[in-house]
Amino acid sequence: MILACALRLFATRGYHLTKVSDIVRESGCAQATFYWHFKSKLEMTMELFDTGRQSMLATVERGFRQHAVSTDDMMNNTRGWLLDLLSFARENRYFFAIVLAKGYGADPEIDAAISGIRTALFDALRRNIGQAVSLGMLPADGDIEARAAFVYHTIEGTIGWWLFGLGHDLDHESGIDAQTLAASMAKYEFFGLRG
Amino acid sequence: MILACALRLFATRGYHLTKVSDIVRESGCAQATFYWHFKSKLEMTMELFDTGRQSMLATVERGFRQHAVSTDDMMNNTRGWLLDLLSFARENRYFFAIVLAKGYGADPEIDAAISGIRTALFDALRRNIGQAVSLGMLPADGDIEARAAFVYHTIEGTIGWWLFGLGHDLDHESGIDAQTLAASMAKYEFFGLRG
Amino acid sequence: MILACALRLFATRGYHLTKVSDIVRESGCAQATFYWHFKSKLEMTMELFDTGRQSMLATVERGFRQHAVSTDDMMNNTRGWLLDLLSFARENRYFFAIVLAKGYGADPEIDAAISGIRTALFDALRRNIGQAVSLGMLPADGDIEARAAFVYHTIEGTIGWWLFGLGHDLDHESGIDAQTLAASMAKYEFFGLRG
Amino acid sequence: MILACALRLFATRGYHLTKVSDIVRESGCAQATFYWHFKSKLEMTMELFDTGRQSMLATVERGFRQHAVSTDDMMNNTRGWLLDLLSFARENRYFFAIVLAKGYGADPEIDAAISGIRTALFDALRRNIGQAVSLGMLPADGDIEARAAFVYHTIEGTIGWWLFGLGHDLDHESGIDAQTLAASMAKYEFFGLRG
DNA sequence: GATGAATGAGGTTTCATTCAT
DNA sequence: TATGAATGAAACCTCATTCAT
Repeated sequence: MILACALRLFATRGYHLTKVSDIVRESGCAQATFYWHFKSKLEMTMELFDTGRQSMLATVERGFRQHAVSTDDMMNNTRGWLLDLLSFARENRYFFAIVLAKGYGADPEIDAAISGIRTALFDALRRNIGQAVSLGMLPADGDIEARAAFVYHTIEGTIGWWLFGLGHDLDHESGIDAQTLAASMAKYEFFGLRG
Repeated sequence: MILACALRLFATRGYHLTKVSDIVRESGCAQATFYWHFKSKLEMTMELFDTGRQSMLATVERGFRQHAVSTDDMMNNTRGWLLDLLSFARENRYFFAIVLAKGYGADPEIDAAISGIRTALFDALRRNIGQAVSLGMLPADGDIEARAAFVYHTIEGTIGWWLFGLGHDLDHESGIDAQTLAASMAKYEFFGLRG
Repeated sequence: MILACALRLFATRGYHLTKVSDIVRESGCAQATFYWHFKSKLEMTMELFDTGRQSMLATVERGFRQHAVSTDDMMNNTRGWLLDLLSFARENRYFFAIVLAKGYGADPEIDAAISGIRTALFDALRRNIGQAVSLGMLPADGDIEARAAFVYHTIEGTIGWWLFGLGHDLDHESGIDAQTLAASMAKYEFFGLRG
Repeated sequence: MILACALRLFATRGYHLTKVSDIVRESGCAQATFYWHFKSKLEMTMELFDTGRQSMLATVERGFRQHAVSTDDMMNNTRGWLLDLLSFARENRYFFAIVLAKGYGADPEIDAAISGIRTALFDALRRNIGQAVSLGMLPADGDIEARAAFVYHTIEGTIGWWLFGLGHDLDHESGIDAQTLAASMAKYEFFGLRG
């Protein structure tokens, strides 16, 4: 309950502009109750991120189980994976609003936690691309790292854009449905990588 | 002088963790002097962003002057434009560290200013893509808006990754030189868009 | 159990730095249990002091029963009395650590309780000296009150010094045994008073 | 100004019961002003103690300059020295109220500072006694350390008693004048030590 | 232009105590 | 008896901002 309120407020106003007093006012409990449940504002935030991180990674890992043997297979897999991610993102707007903002301005420990989440996502992706390369479906030339970065940021940025628009607006509503976007993105990446 | 210190500190610690007292301590002037020069912390920040925004847009506009008549022309143009942007970014690390973080956690007015900067960049890009489409060099099918978003976020995210790595680390040093990255990115985008 | 933990913690850290939560953590019971046993932190403390006071006074009174008819008798009596007190003090380190600190910084009621304990000790002493004076063993000239104070503070301070050293250190270990100290102190006082 | 108020309040209520808000209310300044002058409540307290310690030690050292060649010389010297100390104590009631309470219940750093002050006084005394012993005016038998402790605590305790009575009452007024008390105390100690 | 000193408003956290079970 | 959970009041401290010079 407290965690849910905090997540929403963090997403809406940011970490520093969300006071503990705001969180408890919304939660309907006393300020001391907050400190009975959590050691500090920081620790509560870490707990929040841990939960989000775990459920996000569970989703991402689930999406990687398929094997691809043809170009179509591969694009389908990617599309499915992206769709899962988009769906998860849509159901966890607030969490993504925070993660995608890269944590600018919060405490070092919080920034580190956010970086950790993004890095975990990046690693999953890189594994996926590496697999495709080793299957001979993508050319091995060029800087693998850089191309993984292209793909990763396309995805990350596009999810943020889909959810919040360019202005990082929590109430933004996108005109594109998840399926279309996933397919389009999969295609963009695939051809972008293949050259 | 004050502005330069502020920019560096904002980039390093974020807006809220940079106190006016920190800024003046680094600048070597008294706190009251700060308030003689600027009406408030917020106004100073806005001034900072205005300056950065203008010089960034100047760079971006300069890069768009060429006309393209062939695929190679187009990729060359894009590559040149990206190279200009990468160079500018490298020389304005601090400014980019702030803008790319999307302003999460600062005051609404600051977030809005950052959004404005990013939107201006996005618009320039969209004009560029539209031009290519109308020249028949890119297919007109699919959601133009979404594909502009793909490209934009590839660029934005990759610049951030190039400058600061995934962890948004101010001291990060990339292993890739600007030229290679620009060429690689241009190719990725072109083929990604063309399908 | 709770009382024993509290006594130790009070002696170690002082009243204000010993939180109820500390006491119950050491006691192994819940905080609400504390408040089932005692009405408040203050009342528990008073109970603690009452117990200590009573057993200390019992010891002191016991030591005064003898009659003295010669100088040697008197010094022997005093020595025996001091030895009892030193032994009691050694077995009640924590209690003495609190009482000898004079309660600086605790609540008024606590300070008053501590003063009461010290005053009781002082009164016992003054009676003793008065008896010696009326037996003609000590000169009656000079300020009786002041000389009782000399003796009292010699004893009180020396016990504290013996138990805790100058630095009021709970873990201090003295190099002098109780017997030697009692004899030495008795002599010092007797000759000091006799002039 | 702030320091003077703090000293008085510390002496009256103790460290923990003296809130920063109390200090500034009495000083007539804002709470933030307090924190402009001092880094924290603790640091302010340390500054307070440092000042007091220095001026006390100056007084004590000044009193030790004389040489003694006879019993009367010695007692006169001691009397003079004690008179200086008593006068200083009377003019620094609040400081002594704190030091003599031995700091029970304040923070470890504060307790340490208080111990340091008392130790400095003790050392001065021990030097004095050592001098008398080496001049043959006092017997060398017995535990020098213990006898220094007797003397020290007679003095310390008696000063406290003179200033505040047994109950450590700030408003206590003694019936004895400093001269009489110094003479009496000097005699008590001298004969006590000589045996 | 510049500054040492001051401040109001408000932040996070603590703690003795109580409530419901 | 005992306790997990809750809380009001208040503590220390911070910080953007202003004032007087």
